[in-house]
Amino acid sequence: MVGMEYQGADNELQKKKRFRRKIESEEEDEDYEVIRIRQREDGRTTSNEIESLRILSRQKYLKKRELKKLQELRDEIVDEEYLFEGVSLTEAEILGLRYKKRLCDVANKKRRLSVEEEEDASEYRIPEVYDREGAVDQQKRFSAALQRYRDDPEGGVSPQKAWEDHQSRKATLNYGSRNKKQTSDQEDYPFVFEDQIEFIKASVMAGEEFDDNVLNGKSHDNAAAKSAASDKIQEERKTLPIYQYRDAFLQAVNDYQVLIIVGETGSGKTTQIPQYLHEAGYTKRGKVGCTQPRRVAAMSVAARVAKEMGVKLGHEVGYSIRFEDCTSENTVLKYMTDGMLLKEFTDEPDLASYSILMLDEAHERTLPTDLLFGLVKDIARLRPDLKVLISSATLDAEKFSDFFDSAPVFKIPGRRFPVEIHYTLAPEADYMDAAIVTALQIHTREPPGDILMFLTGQDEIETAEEILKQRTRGLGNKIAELIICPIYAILPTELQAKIFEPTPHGARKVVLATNIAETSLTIDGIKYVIDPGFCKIKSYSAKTGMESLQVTPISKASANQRAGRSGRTGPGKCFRLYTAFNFQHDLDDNSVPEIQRTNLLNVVLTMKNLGINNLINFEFMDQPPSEAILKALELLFALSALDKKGHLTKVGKRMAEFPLDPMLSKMVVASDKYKCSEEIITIAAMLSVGNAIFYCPKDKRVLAENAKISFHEGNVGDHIALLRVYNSWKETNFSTQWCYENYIQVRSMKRARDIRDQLEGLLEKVGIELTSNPNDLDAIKKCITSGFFPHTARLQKNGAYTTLKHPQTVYVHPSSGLAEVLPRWVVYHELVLTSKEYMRQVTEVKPEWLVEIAPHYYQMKDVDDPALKKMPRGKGRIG
DNA sequence: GAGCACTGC
Repeated sequence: MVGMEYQGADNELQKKKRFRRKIESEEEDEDYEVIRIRQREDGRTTSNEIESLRILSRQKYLKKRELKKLQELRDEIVDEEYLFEGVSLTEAEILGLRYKKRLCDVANKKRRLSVEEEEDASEYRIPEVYDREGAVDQQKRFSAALQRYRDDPEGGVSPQKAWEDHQSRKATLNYGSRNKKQTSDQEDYPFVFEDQIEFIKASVMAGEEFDDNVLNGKSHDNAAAKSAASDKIQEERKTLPIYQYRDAFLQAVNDYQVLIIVGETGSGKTTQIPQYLHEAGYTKRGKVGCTQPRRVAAMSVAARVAKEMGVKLGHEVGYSIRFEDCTSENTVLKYMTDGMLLKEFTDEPDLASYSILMLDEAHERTLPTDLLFGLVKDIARLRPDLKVLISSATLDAEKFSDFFDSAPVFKIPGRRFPVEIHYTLAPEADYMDAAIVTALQIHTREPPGDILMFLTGQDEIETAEEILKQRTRGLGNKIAELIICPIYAILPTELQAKIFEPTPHGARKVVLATNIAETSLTIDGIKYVIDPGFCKIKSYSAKTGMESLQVTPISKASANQRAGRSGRTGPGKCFRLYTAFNFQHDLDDNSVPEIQRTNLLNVVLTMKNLGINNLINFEFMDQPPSEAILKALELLFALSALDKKGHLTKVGKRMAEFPLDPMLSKMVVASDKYKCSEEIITIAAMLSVGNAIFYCPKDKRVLAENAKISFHEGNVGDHIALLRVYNSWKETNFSTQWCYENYIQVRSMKRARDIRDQLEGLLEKVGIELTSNPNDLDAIKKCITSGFFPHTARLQKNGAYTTLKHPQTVYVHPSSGLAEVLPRWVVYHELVLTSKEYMRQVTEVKPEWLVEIAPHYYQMKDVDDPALKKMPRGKGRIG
C-alpha cells in the first residue's frame, strides 16, 4: 500500500477534500504556488537580471512541481482506494490502480537517483501518470513547463528578430512604461502602438442581484474555509442565489409537470435543485436524474453534491458516464451525460425508475439532448407522475417553453462579476491582426489580469503565437513578460498544462484558445477576453455526404458566454473586435443546433432502436433537414440495418449495440464472418477517436513524418496502419515513451484502448466471437468494405478520384499513407471539405469485392473498368 | 500537403 504509507493518518474529510480539489478546477487554484513565486521574485523586477532570475525561479518551481505532482499521484491512489472502497472494481480499474502504485514507486526511486545527479531541469522528464480519461486528467498536465524552456531559443538574432526590432523601433515608445504596467496607474505613459485600435465601452453585463458581500465571502473562499465542518457547507449552500427561491421552486414543481428553469452560471441550479427535490421527498418515488453534456461536469457536480450531503460518492449521490458507472442501488441523485440517459431509454423506455428528470445545459443543444427533448416530452404524456425540468440559459427560454406546451418558466438570477463590453468603432478587416494588437494594448495599458483570446483553430493559434512572440521579443525589457499559452483540443495533454500554471508575479498570461475555452474548461485569473467573433463549426451536406469545418460568425449567446469568461473571479473586460451594430444586427441569437448540421446516420439508427419508426412524426425542437433523414435511411437500408419497410433488422439491432458510427458498427458486425474481430475492433476504436492519433508539430514535421512512414510499410492503407500503431503500442505494454518517440498522442491512444475494451465486452453480448486473423489482410480489408462499401471511389486519369455511387470529384487526403500511391479503387472512412474535397483514412480494395459484398448496391457495370476487361466476362456478374 | 468542440449500456 504505497499510498497509505504517506497518507495513513488522513481522515475521511481530508480525503474527500482532496478529491474535490482535483476535480473542481473551476473553484480551486494553486494559491500557494503564486505566493511562493511572489516571495521568490519579491518585486525584484528591475533591469536585465529579470530574465535569468526568471529562469532560475522556474527551475526551482519545476523541482517543486515535480514533488507536488508526485504527491498528487499518491493522493490519487488514496482517493481511488477510498472512493471505491467496498465497491467491486472491474479488472481494468484494478490494473489501473496497480499501475499507479507502481508508477509512484518508480517515480520515488527515480527521484532519489536524480537528486544525487547534477541538476539538469531541461533533461528531466516527469513520467506521465496513467489515467482513464476523465476529470482528473486536466490536473495531470504537468510537463508543459519543461517544454517552455525547450521552445525558447537562447538568444540568437534571427532574421525575424531583426525584422521585429526594426518594427518595434517604428512604434512610439514613451519612456517610463518599463515595469509600470503592473501598477494600478494605467494613465501613466502607456506604450503606444502605431496601429492601435480604438474601442468604445458600450455596455456592462452586470451580475443580476449582484451582492458584494456574498460574493467576496464566496469567491475568496480558500483552503481554510474548505476545511471547515459540514455545517459550514450548509451555510454556504444558503448563500447561493437559488436558496431564496427554494420554496417557490418546490411549489412550482408540485404544481406543474414540466418546468423550464432559467439560471445563469453560478446560480447553483445544478447542485442545489436535485438536493431540494431530495429533501422534499421526491426521491422516495424514484431517482432524480440530471444530465450534463460533458463527462467532467457530471463527475465534478456529483462529487460536490455528495460532499454537501455528507455521503460517499457512488452511494446516495452518483454519476454515470461512458466507461464509468459510479452509482449503486442506493443512488437517488444521479448525474450523467446526456448520451448515457439516451442509452438508458433503450433498456427502460418509460424510465420508470426515475421520478424526476432534469436536462441541464439545455441551451447547448447537443445531439443527445435534442433527442431527449422529444423522448421526454413523449413519456411525460404517458407518465403524469414524472416531473421534467429543462434548465437553460436566458436567450431561448421561450422556445423551450413553447416546445413543452407552454410550460412555465422559472427564473433564477445568476451571480457573477460585472463585465465591461467594448466594441470597435469600425469593423476590423483582419481580425487576427486586430486581436494581437488588442492583446498588446491590454498588456501595456491595463492593470494585471490574464487575457483570453478566442481564435478559430490550431493554425490561427500557431500563427498568433509566433507573431506575439516576435512582437514582444522586439520590445525586450520595455514591457513586462507576456506568457503565451496556446490551447486547443488536440494539443498534447502535457502542453495543455501550461494554461493552468499560475502566472508569475509581474508577468501576464495570454491564452490563445479555440472554442474549447467557451464551455469545456475554465481558466482561473482571466480578466480580459478578446473576442474576434468567429468560430469553426461543422456543417454537413446531405447531398454530397461531405462534412466541412467553416469559419462562421458566432451567435449572440456565444458572444455573451465568451464575455462571461472574464468575470468569473472579479470584474472583467471583454473586447469585441466588431461593432455594436454588428452584434445587434449581424449575429444570430443562437447557434444552429447540431442536429441541423450533422450526418444523421447515428441519430436515425438510435431512434429506430428505440422503436420510433415514424421519424416524420417525432417532435423535434428543431426539425433536422429532411434530405439528411432520407439520406440516413437510404444508407441504413444499404447497410442492411433497415428492411424495406424501414424497420430495424437483426443486423441493425446488433449494430445499435455498439457506441460507434453505424458504418463502423456494420464493419464490426461483419467481422464475425471474416473471423477477424480482434483486428476490426482495434481499427474501429482507432477510427472513432478521430484524427488526433498522430501529432505533427510544425517544427518537427520531418521527424514526425518519418515516424509515421514505418506504419504504412507495404502501402497497406490507413486502416491497417492504424491497426499497426495500436498493436505496436500494445507490444510496448502501452508505453508513454514509445508514443513520444513515434509522435503519437498518448491521450488518443488511451481513449482508443478504452473504446476497444468496451467493444470487446459488447462483442460477447451480441454473440460475436473474438477471433484474430492478423496475416490475412484481404480478410480485414473485406471486412472494412462490408461497412464502408458506400464510400468507394475510383481513380481518374488526372490523379483525382470519383465517388462511385453519387459521382463527385474527391482527393486522397495528404495525411494518408496512400497519398502518393493512388490505388485504382479505394474505400474511405470520411469525406471532408477543407481546401479541397478530401477522403480521410483510405484503403485499397478490389472492385470485385464490392459486387461480392454488396450485390444489392453495386452491379458489375458499376465497377466495370478497363483493367477488368481482361477478366473473363460474366464471372461474378449479377443478373 | 493538412487539423472547432463535445459525446456513447
